[in-house]
Amino acid sequence: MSTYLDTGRGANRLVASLDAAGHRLTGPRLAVAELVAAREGHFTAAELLVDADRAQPGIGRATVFRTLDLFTSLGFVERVDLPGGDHAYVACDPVHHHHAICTSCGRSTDVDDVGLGNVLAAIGRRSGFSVTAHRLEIFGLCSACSAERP
Amino acid sequence: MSTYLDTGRGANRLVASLDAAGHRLTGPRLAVAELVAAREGHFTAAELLVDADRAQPGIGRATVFRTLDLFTSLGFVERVDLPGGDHAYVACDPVHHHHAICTSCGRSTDVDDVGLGNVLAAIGRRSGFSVTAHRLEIFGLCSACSAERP
DNA sequence: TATCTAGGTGATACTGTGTCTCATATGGAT
DNA sequence: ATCCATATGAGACACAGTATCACCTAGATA
Repeated sequence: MSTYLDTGRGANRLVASLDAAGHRLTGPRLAVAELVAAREGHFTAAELLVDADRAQPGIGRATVFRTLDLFTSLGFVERVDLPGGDHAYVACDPVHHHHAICTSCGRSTDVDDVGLGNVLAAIGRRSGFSVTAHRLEIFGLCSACSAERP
Repeated sequence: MSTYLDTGRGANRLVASLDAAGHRLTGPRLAVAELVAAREGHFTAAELLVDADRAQPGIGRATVFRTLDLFTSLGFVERVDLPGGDHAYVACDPVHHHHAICTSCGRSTDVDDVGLGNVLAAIGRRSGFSVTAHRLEIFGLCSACSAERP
C-alpha cells in the first residue's frame, strides 16, 4: 500500500511532482489525491466518482478522469485489469513494480522484480523478441486473508 | 501464432471443443472462427465487427461478442490489454502461456512460463501472499521487426 | 426423413466508461 | 494587482459490451 498520496507528509511528494512536471496544484487535484489515498486497495472509476461527488459536490466527472490520468502518468496511480476484465486503479509508488491483488479484500501489495528480469531476458533469448515493456499482475490471497480462511 | 482456429485441419479442434462443452457448431461461429484465424496478431472488437459485417452481412453485433466470449472461455482466444489501456483479443493455444506482443506489427507470440513459476513462488514467500492467478503481458519488437529497424 | 426443442441468433435498446468541446474560472508568475 | 496559460465543470458524445425477446436452427430422437 502506498503512502505517496497521503495528505500531510506524503502530499509534499505529490506537490513536488506536479510542480516538476509543470502542473498546477489545484483544489480538485488535492481532493482526488485524498480520496485515492483514503481507499484501501483498488477502486474503480465509478467508485471514485461517487466518493468525489460526496466529498466535494460539484466536482466534474471529466476532472476526476483527467486527474486520474495525470496521476497515472506521474506514477502515483496505476491502472490494473482485474481477472474478470474490469478496469481498476490502485495508488502506488512511482517506481517500477508490480501489484499483488488480494481477490478477497481487494487490497494490493506492491512487489518488486524478484527475478522477473531474468525471465524476460530468457524469453527474449529464446524467441528473438526484444522486450521493451511488460505488465505482471498477480492475484491471490494476502497474508491476512489466507490466515482467516485456511 | 496459433493454428487452432485455422480452417481445415485446425477447425477439427474447434469443433471437438465446442462439442465437448455441449455447444453447437453454427454458421456464425465458424465465420467468426475464420475471421479470428485470418487476423495476424491482436485485433479489437471493432475490427472484428467490421470484418464480420463484410464477410457475412447480417451477422449480429451481439453474436460476435457472444462468440468471442465463448472462444475466450474455451481458451482459443484471449483478451489482452495493450500498453495504452485498450482492450484487444488474440487467437491462441488453449494452454497456459503468455503473450509477447510486437508493438510494431501487432503480432503476438505465445511464450511459456520459463521460470515465472519460481518468481511467483519467491513473491509468495516474501510477502505471505498466496498466489492463485497471474497475468503477464510482454511488449516489444518481434525478431522480424527488430531486424528491420535496428 | 419428419419432428421436436434447447440452444443460438439478430435487432434493438440500454448501460457504463471514458473523451471532447467550450465557455468560465483560477493558480501562480510578474 | 494584473494577466494568461492551464485547469475546470457541464454536458454532449463515442464506443464497448450487455440485456431482452421473438424467431430460427442444429442435431438428437423416433
